[in-house]
Amino acid sequence: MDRIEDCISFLIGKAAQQIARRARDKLAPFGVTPVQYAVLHALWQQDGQSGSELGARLAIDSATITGIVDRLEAANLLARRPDEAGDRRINRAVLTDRGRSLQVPLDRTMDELNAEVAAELGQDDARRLWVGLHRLGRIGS
Amino acid sequence: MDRIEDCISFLIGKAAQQIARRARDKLAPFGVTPVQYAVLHALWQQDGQSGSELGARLAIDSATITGIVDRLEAANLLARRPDEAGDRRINRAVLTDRGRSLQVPLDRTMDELNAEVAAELGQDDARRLWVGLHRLGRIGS
DNA sequence: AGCAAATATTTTGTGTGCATGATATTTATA
DNA sequence: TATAAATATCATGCACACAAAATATTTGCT
Repeated sequence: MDRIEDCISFLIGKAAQQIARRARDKLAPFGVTPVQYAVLHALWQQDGQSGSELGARLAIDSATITGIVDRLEAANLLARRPDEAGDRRINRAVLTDRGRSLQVPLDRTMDELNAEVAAELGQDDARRLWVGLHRLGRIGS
Repeated sequence: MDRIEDCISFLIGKAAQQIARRARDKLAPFGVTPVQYAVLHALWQQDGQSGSELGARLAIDSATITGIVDRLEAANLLARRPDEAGDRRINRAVLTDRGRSLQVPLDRTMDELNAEVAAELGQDDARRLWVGLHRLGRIGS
């Protein structure tokens, strides 16, 4: 390993940091972080998911989900509700009106980021990068 | 944004997590994390760098460098030394024998990871991905 | 029914990234 | 020379990620 920039771990980590920073900046006016957006997105598709369902869908550790849902609940974007089928191990995350109302503006914001990055890379290179990242993300799962 | 997996922020974040996990597992027997490896790598190239030099070279925040150097010092891989030119604001990170001795095995370990990932993607796709990630990493810097 | 195994959530501790700000020191300027 | 601006490091606090463990609950098996 001559140059640290050619180490895949360092390389992809720094690229992800750059993207994360841009996502954070774009989402900051809404008081939401990138990971919180992902959880909201999952709930927009199917409201009332349990912590473990969210974790499985988004590949987020259960211990991490606890904190993210804590903060979304504190921000009044969702509420924890008991499972209606009566499984008392489960907390179901249910969107508030405020949480639902963010769907259109937040999705639009993140679509913008995607479009900006794709434009900067060029559509062909962007498509190839998307495919490569999908393959990397699946490896080992 | 239909599928969260197509959101660049989520996509590259998860891909980076997968790679980071593999790097952590490979480095764990040496008691070193991926970012700690990056700092050691910078010191193998030029020993005695200050915190701000390391931060600038590796794009790591100065507040973050403090903690990383703390832990490398606690692990006896480097020591903080005063600047010989007499600038008392500066701590210089100087490798210990143990820190120097890890260069060959750690570099080999991370070369292995690079080779594994490149083999999984195929050499052509891997090269394109490297280029794309370099471009993403530079945007905004 | 009764007990072991599986499941869901939370807690705790460590490592990292980043914003903000405190402190000490050096450099540049009036 | 006195003072402001820049620089280097560190402290603090928040947000994750993840390992390990604790707790509560449910399910499966005998």
